[in-house]
Amino acid sequence: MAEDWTDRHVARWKDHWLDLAFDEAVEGVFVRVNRIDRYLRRAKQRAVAEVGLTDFEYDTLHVLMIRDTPGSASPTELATELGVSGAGMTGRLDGLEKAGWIRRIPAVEDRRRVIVEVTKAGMAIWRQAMDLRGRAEDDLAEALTERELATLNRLLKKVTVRSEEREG
Amino acid sequence: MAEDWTDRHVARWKDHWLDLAFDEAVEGVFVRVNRIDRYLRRAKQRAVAEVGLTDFEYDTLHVLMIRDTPGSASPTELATELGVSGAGMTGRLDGLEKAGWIRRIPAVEDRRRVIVEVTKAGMAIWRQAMDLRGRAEDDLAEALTERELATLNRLLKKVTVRSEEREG
DNA sequence: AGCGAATACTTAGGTGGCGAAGTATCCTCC
DNA sequence: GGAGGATACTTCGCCACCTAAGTATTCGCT
Repeated sequence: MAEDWTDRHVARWKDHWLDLAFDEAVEGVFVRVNRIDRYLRRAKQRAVAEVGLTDFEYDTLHVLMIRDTPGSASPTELATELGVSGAGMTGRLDGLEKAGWIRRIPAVEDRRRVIVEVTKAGMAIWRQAMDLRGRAEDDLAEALTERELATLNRLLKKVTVRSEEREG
Repeated sequence: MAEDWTDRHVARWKDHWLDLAFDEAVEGVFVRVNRIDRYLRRAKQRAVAEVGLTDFEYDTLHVLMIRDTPGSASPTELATELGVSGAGMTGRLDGLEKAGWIRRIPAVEDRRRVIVEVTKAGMAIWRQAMDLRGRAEDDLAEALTERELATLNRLLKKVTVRSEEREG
């Protein structure tokens, strides 16, 4: 197979930094993981922009939709899952609410709480973006046979399992 | 093997969004790629913080060091490789220069240009961070046998090759 | 019952980053 | 050789996000 960016990266590394110990295969795997993630991030950004959402608006709608209780959550839950601060979440929700994609409902049983709920419009635009985004992923996946895809999935899972052990 | 975050994610998906067509294997692969990248990003952040660098300071030093001409580049080249704007680059370099990790040298043959050069201190702290960071990667890679690692690398490359075709 | 700690969210102040405009320098072509 | 455009970097105004402090409410303990 022709070389990819990662091959060139690893070759350069070997030339210039002989003294820094490193395993080519390990470096190759993780650099490629990073390149794939980066590519998909950009593809997502394009897809999402096409339907008229910013990256972070889509992300917020997305975690709101893929929960056990789809379309409904507290700001704190969303913030945790998105890896943003509570303050950041307030800002995002302000924007989403103003755009009409979510609404804030005061919780009756605990008046400190707020329930974030997606609106019909929010759900519709999220679905549009999802669809476009899925196409980019499917397109990439076509580089592999079904069998290869299954193997890749199995090996990646061994790695994620370990990473989740490390995180506790 | 026990289930990981991705298994739970895919299961939830199937329960709640039956109507949105999606391929489990494809979704599994790309969600795991994202989870691994996310884990390593955080591991890097911890490693880098330990030696006293912020994330973006390290990133900047890093691309500066792994070039064909290690330790020397123009701001524009760095900005392109880091995916930040020219303006953002100016800001980063201001900080790095103030901290004493790089210096700006006016280019003599073309006085519009500036040459960014790493200092001894900058190189030293980058190496420290590199070392710590490599350990997190090696630790993850130990989840796989050497043979599995090679297979994983081969399959990932098929995907990166396609992604690079798409980018032109 | 009531006081202090904990919880849920919002506001305030500061930082990195972006796009666009600005400044300086170099290249092209008549 | 001089005008117009391209190039390289910086400055400016704005935005999303962070940490820390603030407000409101509920829980826990005596």
